[in-house]
Amino acid sequence: MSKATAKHIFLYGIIGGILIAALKWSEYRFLVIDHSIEIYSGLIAATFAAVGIWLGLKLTRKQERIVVKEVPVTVPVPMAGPFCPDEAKREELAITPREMETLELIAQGMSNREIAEKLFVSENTVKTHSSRVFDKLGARRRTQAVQLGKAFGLLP
Amino acid sequence: MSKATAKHIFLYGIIGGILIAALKWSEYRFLVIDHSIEIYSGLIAATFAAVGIWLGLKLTRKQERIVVKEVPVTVPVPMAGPFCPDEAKREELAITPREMETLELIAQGMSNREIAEKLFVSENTVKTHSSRVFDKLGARRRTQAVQLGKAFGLLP
DNA sequence: GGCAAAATCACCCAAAAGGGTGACGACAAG
DNA sequence: CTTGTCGTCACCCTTTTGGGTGATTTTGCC
Repeated sequence: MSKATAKHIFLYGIIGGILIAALKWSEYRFLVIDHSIEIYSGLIAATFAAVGIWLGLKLTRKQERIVVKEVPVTVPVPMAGPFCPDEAKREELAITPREMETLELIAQGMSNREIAEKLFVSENTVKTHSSRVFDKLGARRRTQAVQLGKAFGLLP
Repeated sequence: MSKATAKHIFLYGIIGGILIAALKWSEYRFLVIDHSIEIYSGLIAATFAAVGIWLGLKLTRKQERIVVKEVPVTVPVPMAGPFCPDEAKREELAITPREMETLELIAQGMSNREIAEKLFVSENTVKTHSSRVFDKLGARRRTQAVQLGKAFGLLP
């Protein structure tokens, strides 16, 4: 699409020209049938709207081809410590240690069954813990819980 | 344009509304001015072409115009970058841009439905993308995909 | 002009996850 | 002793997710 942009614009111009020519030609016919101006206008409008939308989509769709990024050795990461188990935030959200444990395992991509095996409890218990921690975090999905956990500083 | 998806219905609705409004307006104007029909046609054509292009831009504004950004920050702690240093690992894993986009939204805790609305595609498409990216990452769950994505340096 | 990759969408089915309710025992604090 | 919290577990139900298959259209490339 990158190199075809000019071609498409050219094509667009050609089509426009042809349409204009066709309009001039059909003008004579419509001068006789004078009450068809609405249909006429509608045709033009519809055609050009369609073409315009198509062109707009084409022009803006694939703009992610040239992704030449040059990232030097930068990035001020305020990550001082190795990890940050924010105990303050945890208690502020009234998240119990067991729920926190569950959340961490969720963040590691484990299923409820795997977490249950690892914590040596039943799957229903894991579901209870996760439900509670979702409620306290305001999350509706486990991926969202992980995202919010990181945002709250509960997860590394 | 054969399938009647939400996108097409929406597009047709917008086009139809604008078309009818413009027709009413321009018809009135045409009766007053009584100029040549070419100007009239050209106006409509240009207007609708512009509207179409604007619509296309609005609907698919995902311009990833990443220019060479030189950030001479001299900060210690040469940890990872602020964003995702993809491209290298992404192509190595054969993850397409669209799949990458889906993965990022998954990492933000969105459901398939929300992702579908945000990317303006159907939910089935999102499921296809996510399935493919899970397969390429070796993940079986979305939380695991997020974790692996971070481990591979695809996600911040 | 044809090919391959990418993107899109549909349908089905099974598994996982999520929401709600209720319950029981342990344990610490009042 | 009562109360509250925590951890544990079960059941039911709905929604979400994952897996598989097939199809079409768009796009980039040769």
